[in-house]
Amino acid sequence: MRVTIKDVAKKCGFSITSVSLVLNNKENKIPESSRQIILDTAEEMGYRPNRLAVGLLKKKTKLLGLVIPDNSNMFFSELSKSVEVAARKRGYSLIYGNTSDVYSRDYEYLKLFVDHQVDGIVITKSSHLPEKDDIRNMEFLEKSGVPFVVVDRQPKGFKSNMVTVNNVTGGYLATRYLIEQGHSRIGCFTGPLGLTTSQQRLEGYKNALAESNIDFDESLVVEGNFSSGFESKAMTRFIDEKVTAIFCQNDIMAFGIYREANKFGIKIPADLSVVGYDNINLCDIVYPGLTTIHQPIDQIGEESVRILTNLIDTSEEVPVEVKELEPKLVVRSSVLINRGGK
Amino acid sequence: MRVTIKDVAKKCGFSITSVSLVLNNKENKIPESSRQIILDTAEEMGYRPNRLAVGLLKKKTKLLGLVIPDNSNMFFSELSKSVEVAARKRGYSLIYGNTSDVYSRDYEYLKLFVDHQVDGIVITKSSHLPEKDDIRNMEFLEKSGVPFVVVDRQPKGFKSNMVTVNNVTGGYLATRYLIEQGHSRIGCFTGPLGLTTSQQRLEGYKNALAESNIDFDESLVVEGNFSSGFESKAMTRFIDEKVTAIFCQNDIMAFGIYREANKFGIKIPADLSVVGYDNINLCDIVYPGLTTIHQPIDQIGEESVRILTNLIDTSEEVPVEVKELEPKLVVRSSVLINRGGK
DNA sequence: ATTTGTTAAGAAAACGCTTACAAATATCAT
DNA sequence: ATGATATTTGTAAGCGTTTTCTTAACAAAT
Repeated sequence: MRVTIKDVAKKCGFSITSVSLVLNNKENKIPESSRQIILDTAEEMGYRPNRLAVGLLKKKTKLLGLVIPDNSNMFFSELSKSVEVAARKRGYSLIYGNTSDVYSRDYEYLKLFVDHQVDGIVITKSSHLPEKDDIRNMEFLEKSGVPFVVVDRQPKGFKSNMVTVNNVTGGYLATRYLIEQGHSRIGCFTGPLGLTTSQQRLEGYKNALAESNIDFDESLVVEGNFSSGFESKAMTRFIDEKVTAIFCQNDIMAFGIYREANKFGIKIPADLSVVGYDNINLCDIVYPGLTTIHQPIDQIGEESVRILTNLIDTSEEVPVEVKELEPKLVVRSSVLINRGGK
Repeated sequence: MRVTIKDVAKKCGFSITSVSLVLNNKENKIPESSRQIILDTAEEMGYRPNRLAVGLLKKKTKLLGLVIPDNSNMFFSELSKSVEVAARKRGYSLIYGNTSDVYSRDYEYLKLFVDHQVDGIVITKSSHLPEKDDIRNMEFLEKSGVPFVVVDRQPKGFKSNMVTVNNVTGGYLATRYLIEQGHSRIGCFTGPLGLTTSQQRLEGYKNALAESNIDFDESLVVEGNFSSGFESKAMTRFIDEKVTAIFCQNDIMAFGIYREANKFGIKIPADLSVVGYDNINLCDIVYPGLTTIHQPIDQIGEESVRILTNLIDTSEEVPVEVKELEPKLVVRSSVLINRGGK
């Protein structure tokens, strides 16, 4: 049986009240002598407060819930780490739900978190969440009254607190850089086109092309899944289409392209230039270093938690906040510089 | 204000008891007519049970705590995913603490989890946890009475429920394979030597050498950190020592070696053979595919949770269980086959 | 001796829920 | 009608805390 405050009180002969007061450092003039006795017995008995009881009473758990689609995807594992760091800084702990991109679990975790009385929720939805479910989830959260922040992937047709990185800019930056280096036949290896994330990056790609008067060619776009499995198919297409550069919508897919290129004896960057997206740790470790679009992951975590705790701490209505962070290009060695000379 | 069972009861005119009974599907012959009314009002009001209250009363939270050192290390992010999957299968959710390898946080999270009344704890300790703290943590857990399982990294001088993969075997398999392919000057790029994990893999390396009558050479061993940062230093040494193959004690460090090799124009596997450890997803994506030691991550998660839930469910004393899983060699393309001919 | 003030410590309610038990009502045989 | 039994619903205790409100004790002031 776990030792309770009652046990401590009994053992040292003080009342529950006094023990509680002392243990919580309330300035309720318990004389130092009594204080010490209480502190010592609690320590000696290995007393630990029951957070369920406290939470029940105070209606605060200091717990945040995090829903992410796939923790074995480095972008998300780094993201969850950054949320965790930001949360701990403010005295919150994380309950964490990995949906493995099975979208029905988004809802399950949301319910679980609400049931556990978390003080706030950070959610990045699953890749293939149908719009209907997306809205259902958002409405559930709204109705539950638990503050929440949507991260990275925005829900369609629903306005809520949100932290994103400007994906249009990201796609644009990547593509423009390739164009600047002399490329004009540029493949685009996208994420699931059901995600606004992918669509926006594609939009940025188109914008950059348009700006340089390069016609958009549908057949240079290949849809992937933000993971591995489609690189082979993609590479075949890109070879057929004689692209000289590929904009991959995430780093993992870029690494897949690396492998395929190697298989075909295609040299990066000499024969083929590649730009990734995310700037995960591995970009530096791989050879040649992957030029990519950096997402400020730490900032995403920090901002999400900031908005969330702000929501939690202020009783008045807070206006919906949408924080859009800016991506930036990180140049390494996977793009052939100044192709064809200036 | 959140809607409680009381609110539901009031709204539909039944007692709290009846509502509770129906909502929990107890077979307490509430007539179907009443049942439906209750179910409908609860649904309509968006009632969600307060798990704090339930936990307080039942002394079960269906929550498991997980402490891991670094979620941005793929081995651990995959591990945490596997624990999560195994937990969910049995109706448990995960609270999750990432220590970022700051070892004082191991203890903090342990306390937090106990305070939150988790039903069980899975812990992989931080890389540089001093023995003193290690034992303190273990004793704390023991005293708390919360069932726990130690994963992967074993505490020194403490016997507890544990799931590991046989690291000696792993080191042996990697090294023997290199020897079989004709290598005899084999570098060993280790993890932090303060971890038994690293020491055991090194031991396996030595065993394989001894078996083939190759003298162990201290200068072929370079200590790393299971992450990146030491590859450059390591590579310099390995080149000086004219090794033809390197056994890296994890995959991330192997990728670092890939990069360094490329910098020096050294071809893998033609000029240098590399074996990794962990078999993270990336091994397949990288080129050349990394030959490595597979750790059965899914099994680790499954076994940990199995042992844990077994501990939770059985009231009698359960004998300490140490589950040692077997690693296996996964051959890809980073080792030159049959060097020097047969 | 009574009042007032000060200090120390305890009693009790409440948080939302489950569940053992009690009560009320309906059903039926006598 | 009487009691017995089955069916349905309600009462209340208790889980471990925090916190408001009392009480108790005693010294100082009138």
